[in-house]
Amino acid sequence: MSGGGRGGGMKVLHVAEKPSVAKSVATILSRNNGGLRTREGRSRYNKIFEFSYSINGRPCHMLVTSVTGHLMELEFQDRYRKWHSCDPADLFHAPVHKFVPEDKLDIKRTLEEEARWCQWLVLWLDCDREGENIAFEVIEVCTAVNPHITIKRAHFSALIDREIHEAVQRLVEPNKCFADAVDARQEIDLRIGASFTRFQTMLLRDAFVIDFTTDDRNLVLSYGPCQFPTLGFVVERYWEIQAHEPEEFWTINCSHKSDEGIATFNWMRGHLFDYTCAVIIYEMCVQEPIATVTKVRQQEKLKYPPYPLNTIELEKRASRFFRMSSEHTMKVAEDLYQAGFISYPRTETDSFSQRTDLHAIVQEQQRHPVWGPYAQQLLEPGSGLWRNPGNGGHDDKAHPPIHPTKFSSGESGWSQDHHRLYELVVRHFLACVSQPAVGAETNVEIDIAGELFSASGRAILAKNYLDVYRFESWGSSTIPTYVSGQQFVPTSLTLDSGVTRPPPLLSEADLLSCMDKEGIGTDATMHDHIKKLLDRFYATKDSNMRFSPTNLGEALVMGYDDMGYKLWKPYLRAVMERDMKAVSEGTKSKAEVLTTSLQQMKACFVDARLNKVKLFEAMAVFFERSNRSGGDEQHAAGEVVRPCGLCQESDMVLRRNRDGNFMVGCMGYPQCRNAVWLPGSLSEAVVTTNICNTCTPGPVYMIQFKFRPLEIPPNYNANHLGCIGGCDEILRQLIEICGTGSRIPARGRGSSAPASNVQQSNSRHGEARHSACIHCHQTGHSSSDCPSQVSGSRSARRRGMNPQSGELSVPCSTCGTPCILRTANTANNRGRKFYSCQSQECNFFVWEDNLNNVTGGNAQRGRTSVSASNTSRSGDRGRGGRGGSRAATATATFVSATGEPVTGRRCFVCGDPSHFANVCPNRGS
DNA sequence: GCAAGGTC
Repeated sequence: MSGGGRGGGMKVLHVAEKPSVAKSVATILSRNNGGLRTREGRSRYNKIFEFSYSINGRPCHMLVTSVTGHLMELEFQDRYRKWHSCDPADLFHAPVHKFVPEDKLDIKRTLEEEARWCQWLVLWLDCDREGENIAFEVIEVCTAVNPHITIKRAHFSALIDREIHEAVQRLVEPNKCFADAVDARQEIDLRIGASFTRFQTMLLRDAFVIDFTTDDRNLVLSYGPCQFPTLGFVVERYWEIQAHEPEEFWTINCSHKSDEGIATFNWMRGHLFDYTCAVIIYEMCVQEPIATVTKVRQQEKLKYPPYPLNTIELEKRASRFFRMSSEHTMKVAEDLYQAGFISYPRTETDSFSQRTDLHAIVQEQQRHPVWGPYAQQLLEPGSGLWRNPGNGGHDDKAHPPIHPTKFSSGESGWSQDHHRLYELVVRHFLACVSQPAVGAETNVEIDIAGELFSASGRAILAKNYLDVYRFESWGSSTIPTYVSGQQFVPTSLTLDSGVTRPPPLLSEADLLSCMDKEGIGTDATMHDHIKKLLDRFYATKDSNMRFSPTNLGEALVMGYDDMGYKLWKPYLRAVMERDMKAVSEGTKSKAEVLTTSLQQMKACFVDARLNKVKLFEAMAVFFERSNRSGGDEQHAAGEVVRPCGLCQESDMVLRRNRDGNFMVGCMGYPQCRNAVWLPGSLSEAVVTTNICNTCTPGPVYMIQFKFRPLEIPPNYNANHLGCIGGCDEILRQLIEICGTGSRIPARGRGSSAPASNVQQSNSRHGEARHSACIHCHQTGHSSSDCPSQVSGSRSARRRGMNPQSGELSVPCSTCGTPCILRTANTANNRGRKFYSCQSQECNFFVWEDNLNNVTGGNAQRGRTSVSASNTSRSGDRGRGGRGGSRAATATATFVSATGEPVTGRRCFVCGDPSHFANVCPNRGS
């Protein structure tokens, strides 16, 4: 028995979600009620606190302990645990059960031991759906040993005295609806995750040469309702970049130098894509280059400090300021939290409760050698530096924003990242309670020949919070003084060119924002999903902390996209979230949601499997087929031809492979790889009821073959009743003459055409005969061919980036990598083909029509001036020597109105710094 | 060997 020295009264067992909450609750409740005793439970992390207390006037002996998050896990029954134990589609209805995993058994035993002698069980789990679900796990364990225990739920929104005392006097019933919502979520996640993961892993892993080093582990191509949409964000941005078509634009810049300094005036039209227009306007300005100041405006601008820090912001800022991964940030934050230096790091809350003693937190930091003086200044009423923190609008009702809880000037065991993160938390907190920075901005507008230009300068009047928040800056710049009506001659007036740039790859902070916006994962799990992309070789992170998909990640997304499925989009999760909400509000039952949602997902799964050729094709764009043959095709049932003589366990069936070639393979694949490949010239093959009377083991059913007459020698009959058992000499000869379809030619990325899929479509239609289209519920076609479905993004992506069919390829003149032909989809150039370099590092770009001939073709487009564009980085690798080299319509007048050479800019057509693109001799028209 | 969610 545990305990000892117990006081009298009713015995009440309190269980919190984590040890820290148990400690806080016990400390608060015991404060004025005599001694708080602590003793060990069976788990070393989860202590038991004991003290006396009165609940509604009734004296109680209180025991407060904790779990560590979920106590139980959901798993398939043993019979379904092994990957080859069942068809993955069975996982949508295979029995599942909840159990306490090995590492939680200690906690379970503590609960059992303590619950046995208590009359009440009070649940202090976090007040959210997961917390309610954990509450029911605790109830299950406790009532198993003490069926008569009275169950109560404490509702609290913060770990502060008043809340906790009130909660314990106003106990309520636990909410089964909340718990049910989580049960449904868990079951759906498990079933979808396991089925799709097994399916795509078994289908693709052995079928292609995927050469990622996996330190002895088998490569797993996992699917999950959070990880896949996360991958989707990465791939989508990558495609956006790939499909970006650089467009040349023109802008007029003006500068003015006086005794007081330089002002740079920007054209208020921004930039124009129409070269002719830009030139005309520019000529006007040059001919009458007198600037008149039309407006001088001065105003005060404030730059506000950030909101109080929550988990996502902590991760984003640590990534931006220190290039720390979100996963590492959370690990370091957890260390700091465990050691008591910062508050709980997993919180959505970004506003402080009115009751938080913010001054006390600042006070502690006054001792710090670096930011201590700032903290002191903050507390001086005369400084006027203090400001009550802003409210970010989020509150998880369980935890305050992340803030320092203990002073430290650095501990000996801290790594550099521990120092940095603690400093970030402290400085962020100090910034939150500081006045905004104040700046004086001057805006000057001028008029040159009717065109408006503007320049601005800023002087920082008070840095305020920026003094302590060294991670942010606010630039100041001075410009000469101008007065309205003043006239001057610009020092320079230039017509400059530029090209539109694609958006950058997603940074970790961007990715977190996407996930946050679309509800993918929780603040406590987002970093896990990001890490999973890297662990699964779906994405990589470059030295700038930006994410690109790997070939594997891109192929998987592309495969599902080509099926017309949004499995890689956040919608699925959004639908689930809506269902969960309905369950938690009691408007839908758990069973109802599970039934419909699993039914839909299973239909989707079955359809995806019928369309697996899309996944194969997408993979084939990037990977070579392995000679380990084609994956998980054992589920494509066919007609039985004979018992397998090799494994002597399964039948051999007639099938067509993904390229439409016939083969007879063992049902026991992949354990048994016995196969007979049939001639490539076959157009039809049907198993008959005729049995061969020579071949063994039998029965060996004969096959009615129909060959394509033009593909076999004239002395052979196109129709042939044959046997695959080895007795058929004609079949043997035709196999020798025509070959078989057992090898699919290897394809590098975009180097040759995808195999014709006409025959696969036929076979797919055949399979689809038995299953209704998921979209329109009609038979006769599969969802990917459903006429009711038009996938916008899919077709956009196709227009943008599908590898071409292999007839043309140009080497990149910058880096030599073969360029892929794409089709532009921007307003000015829709349908126009261009080549661009595949390499991320290289920005090579050229229009296809400029490669061959410059004449005509583009006249229908508004913009006719640009032939080959090339970004400034490509330097001298333009299309020199090719094309019309038509003389520019004007000369160097256009470079600078004052005749001054302009440095640091070069022609983006040929890279020559001596002229701009508008006068480039290499430009076409 | 599969998910995502708690938390140590």
